[in-house]
Amino acid sequence: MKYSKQRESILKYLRSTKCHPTAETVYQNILSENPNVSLGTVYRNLTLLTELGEITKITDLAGPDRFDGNNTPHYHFVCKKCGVVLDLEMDSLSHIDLLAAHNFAGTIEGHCVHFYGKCPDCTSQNMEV
Amino acid sequence: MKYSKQRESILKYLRSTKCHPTAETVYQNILSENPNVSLGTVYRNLTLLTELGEITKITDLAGPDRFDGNNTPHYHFVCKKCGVVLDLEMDSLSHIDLLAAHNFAGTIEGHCVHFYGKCPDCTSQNMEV
DNA sequence: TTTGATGCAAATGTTTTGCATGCAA
DNA sequence: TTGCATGCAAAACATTTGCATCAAA
Repeated sequence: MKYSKQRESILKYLRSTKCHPTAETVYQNILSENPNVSLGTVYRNLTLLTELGEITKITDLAGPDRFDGNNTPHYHFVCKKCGVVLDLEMDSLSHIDLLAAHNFAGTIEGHCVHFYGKCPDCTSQNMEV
Repeated sequence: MKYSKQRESILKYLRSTKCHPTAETVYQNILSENPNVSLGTVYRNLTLLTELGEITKITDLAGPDRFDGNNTPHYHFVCKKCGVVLDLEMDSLSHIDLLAAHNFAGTIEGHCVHFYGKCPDCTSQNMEV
């Protein structure tokens, strides 16, 4: 694979943030380092980096896909009030695959899970007087 | 809410099938009863029926949204080989909300889960000689 | 020099929406 | 008759792709 400045900027940005940006947000954030970069190139590199396992594409949330530079396995939380996406610190839920397989004649290979509710900030705001 | 023939056809079709159709598939299937129906009307009524709780919109799978006329809570399985979406017979996974809440300062209200792998048909095909 | 990566713009696929008309109440 | 629902078409939105050019190897 040939080196590209654009791909490096995209990966650097994703490694530097925990905010699970969309392709558009990635584009906006590498624009200062790459004034002529195009959104198509961002999409192409996000797809490529996902295939290489360098990043993760989050496809199961509402709205546009998001990208995660933290490629260690973890689950996500979406705030129903402000929309923020956060990483959850919790063990693997691999046991639920066995529960799914119990009455199922096919083969369960894995699961896709996210949680929703109110994020820490929105939860504490609700408690204010 | 005012009665409409189109909405009745859409609901009748969704109640009659277990195949989790897309809006386009719903449209194709009510076309014989409603020769002049438009795709926009199908979308409007699918959204309305979802808001009323009559049907469920499945938004977390790849590709276009799907609709489920079975509105009792259940989980879904997606075949990675043939793409079929099936209902799973398994108990609620509500305990995983507690696991997620354990190290989280916000409020977990629920989860969104689907499973993937090989469906019964594709699994048995793999075993053939 | 060669070939993969890019910028640009057009195309694609899905869903929503504006508006004039039609039909249920 | 009133106003919600419709059909139609255009718009909106996210993403992919064709193609000429550029730059890494």
